Amino acid sequence: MPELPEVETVRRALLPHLVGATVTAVVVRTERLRRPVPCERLQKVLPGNRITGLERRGKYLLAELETGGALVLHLGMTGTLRVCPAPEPFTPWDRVAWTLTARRQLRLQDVRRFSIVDCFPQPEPIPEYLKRLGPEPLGKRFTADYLIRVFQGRVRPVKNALLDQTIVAGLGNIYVNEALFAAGIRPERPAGSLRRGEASRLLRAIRNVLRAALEAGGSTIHDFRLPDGSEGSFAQQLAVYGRTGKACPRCKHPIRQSRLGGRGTFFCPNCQK
DNA sequence: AACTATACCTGCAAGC
DNA sequence: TGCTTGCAGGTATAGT
Repeated sequence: MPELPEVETVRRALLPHLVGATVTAVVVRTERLRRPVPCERLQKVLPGNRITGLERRGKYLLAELETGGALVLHLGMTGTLRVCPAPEPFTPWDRVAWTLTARRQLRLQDVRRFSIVDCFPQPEPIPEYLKRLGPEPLGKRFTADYLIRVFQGRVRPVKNALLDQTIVAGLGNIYVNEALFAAGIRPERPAGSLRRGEASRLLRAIRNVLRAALEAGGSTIHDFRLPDGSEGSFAQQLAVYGRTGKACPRCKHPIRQSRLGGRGTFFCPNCQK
């Protein structure tokens, strides 16, 4: 579900609830998530620990701890986070809960169980899966030069390359489709075939799409919810994603759908070369 | 080494 | 109406 704009929206919404709060208890209701929840470590590290910051890296949220480590959360496809009164009854999809001071509880709800909950006690070492993430698409390390360099000699479709979190961290299927449309590039183009002008158009397109989505609070297609239960409104601005057969907003050609990297791929056959 | 397909899990919509 | 099928924003992995 949540790509960078959704995760960042969640981060901003949770910030005032989490930062400064102390975790008093951890309730693991489902151990089997995307990876097994490290219950022992959570119980050892979290109770009594104060949350000093809430950061995002790619699609991961990091609740930084007073002791130097962090609680790591990833929402998978259908995960949502919210803060509620601690005594509120659980639903069957509430997987993990963190009781906080002031009788509040942070809850991870996830129908499909693709979420990740992890925690590390010290600033070092940073877990391998975080270390290998590529640059932030809105950060200054993400440049046209960088794109050209990592695409160099690559034959795989540019769409697949952009979904690869070690190349750039935070893009998912929605925003990759949208960015390629905005840049006028066909998703199946070999990554290495992009010329310099195309790479810098792509770079700008990625940034613009992400910024617009952030402004709208992300896209709610099926499940995504902000921590207060509300929806992101960027779905209304989608040009190609999920719009098979509908008119391209730029040229009115019908949007076409294909499959790339096992995922639905949407493009305008006229605007994207 | 680079890359793709598959598996993981559940709910829902579309098609019959 | 009810059943079956395919698809869904995620990534790790097994396999080519």
